[in-house]
Amino acid sequence: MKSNIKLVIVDDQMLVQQGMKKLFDAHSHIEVVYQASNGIDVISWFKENKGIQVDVVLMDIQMPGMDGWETTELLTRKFPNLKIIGLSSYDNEAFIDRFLKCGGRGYLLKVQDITEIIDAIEQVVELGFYVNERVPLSKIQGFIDKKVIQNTFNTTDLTNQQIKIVQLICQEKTSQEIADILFLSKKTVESHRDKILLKTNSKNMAGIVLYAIKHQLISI
Amino acid sequence: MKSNIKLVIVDDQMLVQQGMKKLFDAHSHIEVVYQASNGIDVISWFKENKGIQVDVVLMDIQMPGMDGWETTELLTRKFPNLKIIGLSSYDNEAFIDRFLKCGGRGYLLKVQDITEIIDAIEQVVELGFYVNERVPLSKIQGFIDKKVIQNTFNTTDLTNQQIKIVQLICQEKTSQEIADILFLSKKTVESHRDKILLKTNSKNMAGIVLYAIKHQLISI
DNA sequence: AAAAAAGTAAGTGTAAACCCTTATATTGAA
DNA sequence: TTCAATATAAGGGTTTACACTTACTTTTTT
Repeated sequence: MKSNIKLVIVDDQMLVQQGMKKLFDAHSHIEVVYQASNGIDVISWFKENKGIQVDVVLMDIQMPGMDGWETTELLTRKFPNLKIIGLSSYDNEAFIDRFLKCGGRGYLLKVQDITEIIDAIEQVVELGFYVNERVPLSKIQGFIDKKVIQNTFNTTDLTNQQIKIVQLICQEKTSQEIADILFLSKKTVESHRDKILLKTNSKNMAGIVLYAIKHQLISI
Repeated sequence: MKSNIKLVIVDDQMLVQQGMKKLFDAHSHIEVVYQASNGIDVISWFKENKGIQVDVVLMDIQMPGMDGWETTELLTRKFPNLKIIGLSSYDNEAFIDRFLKCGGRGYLLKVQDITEIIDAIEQVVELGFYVNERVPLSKIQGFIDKKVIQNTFNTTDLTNQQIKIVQLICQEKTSQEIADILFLSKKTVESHRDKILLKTNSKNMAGIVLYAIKHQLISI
């Protein structure tokens, strides 16, 4: 087992960020070399500290501004060997898949014990990824094989136009209003709605709104 | 300032719970006497340890099972002098009001720095409540004056019937389907929908779904 | 105890949402 | 580069949702 693991922590919640730092202080083989509250700060830190060795990044996923997905995608593009573990409150398959697509090597929940997090860090250093019930080996392997990192911003199977329409539906706009905003005919908006219902497996706009929240097309 | 503050921590996210414990270890005037992951455990701990002095409880609000609101309501009923501070990721006025209604003495966000949390704990011990931008003195005073704790489960201004209908709308049920489920006429369900739209300030069911999420009438 | 307010129930009418089909443009894969 | 798949665009027809109104009942306030 690697004796001195260099770790970077990213979490917008200071409580979590500072608490984690303290927790790792009790584990001498893991050294927190940097901690940040947002994606922008980590990206610039990595730019300014290219020489510094970093083994693992613990990346919060839900953050305002540049979120954990986007940050992970940018970082893995620049540093393909960087092992980034996602940290989230949500046990949501769409979130996990999206994170792995962005180049993540594992996914942890905040409900999990610190010992599991330590395990994940050690495993990701040794094997390159962290496998558990939520993230089976097959899934990781699938993403590694495909050499993904492409189209990651398209978090859903919806087109950009459809995503815009979903967001406007969530703002309680009618098809006519959406048509006026996007310079389309009301009928075109309605045919997009049809496709959206089909793709999101919804029966009506209630389902669309819930889908938008689960896939973070809107924030609450 | 009180020299030795006895603190209880409640948070389902082990990372936060254990991290906070470590953070408080560095502040000798605050002693963590108990920590729990859920409402049930705290309630039983208080029952079994009636003699033990507890000054402040830091209570996570979003927890599975018995949440922070319910737990706070039950605890303040049994121990009216207990100072419970709410801890949440969400800066949501409906959440704050509901928490104060349940007997909470302050509301903190997880993004806030540990120093602010320490301040809150000290202030709540000295003054009995914690005031900040989100929770102005007037609001706290309002709840203290009214000697609230009543009807707290009615988190919104919706009636039970209307809440049921909202939940069914979120399950993509039509008015006819809701009528069949609740043994009402379709027309009655529709008149409830009207009232719901009015009360929730919504234009259509998209607004109702978002309201339901923000007021935790459904979980995502 | 009376008055006011709000819940429950239900009707009519209109507008919007949803369902299905067709046509063209664009993109992606063989 | 041609074929296939999908996005975009838009139509008709049906169902559902929403707006407004009335009536009776229950709850709350004075």
